[in-house]
Amino acid sequence: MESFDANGGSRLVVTELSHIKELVMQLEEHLGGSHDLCKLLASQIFSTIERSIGIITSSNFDSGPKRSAAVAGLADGLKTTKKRKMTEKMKNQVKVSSAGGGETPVDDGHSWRKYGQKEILGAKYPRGYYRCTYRHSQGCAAMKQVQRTEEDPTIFNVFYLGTHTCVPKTEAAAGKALQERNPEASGTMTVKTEGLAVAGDSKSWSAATTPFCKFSTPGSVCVAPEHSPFSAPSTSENWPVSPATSNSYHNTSFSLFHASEWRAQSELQEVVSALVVASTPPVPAMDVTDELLDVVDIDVSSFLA
DNA sequence: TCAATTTGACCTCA
DNA sequence: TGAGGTCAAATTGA
Repeated sequence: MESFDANGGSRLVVTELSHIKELVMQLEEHLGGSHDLCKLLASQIFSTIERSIGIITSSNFDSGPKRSAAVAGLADGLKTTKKRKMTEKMKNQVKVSSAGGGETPVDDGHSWRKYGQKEILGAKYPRGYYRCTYRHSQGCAAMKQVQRTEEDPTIFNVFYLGTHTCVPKTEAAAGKALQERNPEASGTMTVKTEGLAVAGDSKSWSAATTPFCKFSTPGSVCVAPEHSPFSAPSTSENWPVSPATSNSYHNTSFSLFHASEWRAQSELQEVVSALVVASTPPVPAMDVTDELLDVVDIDVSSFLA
């Protein structure tokens, strides 16, 4: 992993996030157009996010408490077994509404296989344990834990662990086909940083500390960062969807756009929100939003308008 | 028939 | 020692 000083890392992160903004803007333009192109753009967004996370984790952002050996062990591909892999604060949490009000959270674009369920002391609902379906075939170490919230059983707390190193076959094929048809789609984007509005507009983006759910349609995704990710493994391991390496951008796609445009928008919210989580410095929660937005200026409001 | 889910037992950590 | 996490056999469904 490369090494960066904090300032250099911050600049790079800003550059990468600006890249994401460009991608999102392009995506917005194509939402009514090519479905494949939208998917490719989404894939690029994820790749950029991956790089950003890498920058963050290799910089002084990560100078806080180090990952526990347990978490590191998990992230390193489940080298150890039957060990307590994490504590609550070590997990990257999002809140997800149920798919159509059903028993499971809305699809996050990856294929999961349930391997266990446990009653949790003091919790009304059991916790489900999931691994990537491709764990064995591709050695994908991604895992997640899903638990209903007591306040609203239609909302799930989802804890993501590990990195998706898998490449779902159908999506890899689609990405490749698109790449052949539309090689420019993966070209370098011009980074434009001026005129970025702080996402303080409550109608467009909630703060990193504020849960949001813009779309109330069944199956919509709500995201609520609950822990500072820098007390957690602040790496791509936190990401629900992503390749493990950021080099194979075009073969690692994410099925953001399988449903409809509103779904794509809501999932993009999730993407960027998760990024905000991953970029949050280890400061008291009440300061997170302003400080973060001073550095990470994501204008998604235009995209969501 | 195969893959996914369920569930009780086992293991590890705090 | 109990709670949480994982395993793996049994069960279920496509």
